[in-house]
Amino acid sequence: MPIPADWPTTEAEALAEQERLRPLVRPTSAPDDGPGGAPDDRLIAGVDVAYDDERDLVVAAAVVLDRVTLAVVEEATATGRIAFPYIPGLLAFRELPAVLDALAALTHRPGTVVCDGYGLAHPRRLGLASHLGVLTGLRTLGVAKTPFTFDHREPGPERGDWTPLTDPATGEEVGRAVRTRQGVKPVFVSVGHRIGLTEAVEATLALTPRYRLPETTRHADSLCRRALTALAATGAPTDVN
DNA sequence: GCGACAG
DNA sequence: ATCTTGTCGC
Repeated sequence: MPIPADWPTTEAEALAEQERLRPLVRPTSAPDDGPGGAPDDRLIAGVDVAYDDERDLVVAAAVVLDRVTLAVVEEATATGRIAFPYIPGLLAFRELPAVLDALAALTHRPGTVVCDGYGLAHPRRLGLASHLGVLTGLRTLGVAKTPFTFDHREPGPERGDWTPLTDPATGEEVGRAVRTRQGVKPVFVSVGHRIGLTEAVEATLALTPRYRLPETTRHADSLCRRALTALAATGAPTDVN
C-alpha cells in the first residue's frame, strides 16, 4: 500500500496531527473502540521495521504470539517507501504506514500490540505506541531500549525491579525503567493506548522469560530484517509502488 | 545558537 | 535504524 495521501509531509503538519490525536489516547484499561471486529485477547503481537535508506525502502513486520505459550501464531510483512525523515519526537510518521500495512495483512486480530519505542513517554504524550493505538483502536504499549530524553534511577538487580521514568520538564512519571532479566540493562516501558502502566509492565515481564527484550519485539525485529535482506537479494528494481 | 534526542 | 571485529559467555 502506498503512503496515505493525507500523511504529514512537513514537521508542522506532523506536530498538528499529534495535537489532534493526543486527546484520543486512553491511558488506562478501556474497551475496544476500534473497527475490525473483536480482537482475540489470547493473542499479543509485536511490530518492528527495518530500513534501506539507499533505496528509500522500509519493511515492517507484525508477529502474533500466543500470550500464554509465547508460540508464534502468525507472521506478516509489508514493504513501502520511507514516509518521513527520522526526527526525534516524530518517529511514528516514519514507521506507522508500513506497520499499519503489516497489521492489516494479518488474519488474526491480536488484543494487544507491543511497539519498539515509547507511548505516553513522549514530549507531547503521543509516542509511536499511543499513536498506533489511536489509529487502530488496539491496546498498545511501548518498550524502548534507551531512555530518550527522560530521567530514571538504576532499578534493583532482580527481574521485575523497576524505578519511575520521569519527564524532566514536568516531573511526572511517564513510564518505568524495568529490569526484565538479572544482569541486563533495564528496558523502558510506557503506556500506549487502552492500558495502564502496571499492566504494561506485567505484559512486558510476561514476554521476557529469557531475554532482555520481549519475545514479540525479538520476533518482529528478526522478521523485518530477514525480509529486507531477502528483498535486496531478489527485487533489485527499486520500484515498490 | 549548541547539544541531546525512541528508531 | 545502520555501519562493523573481535570477544566473552552460556
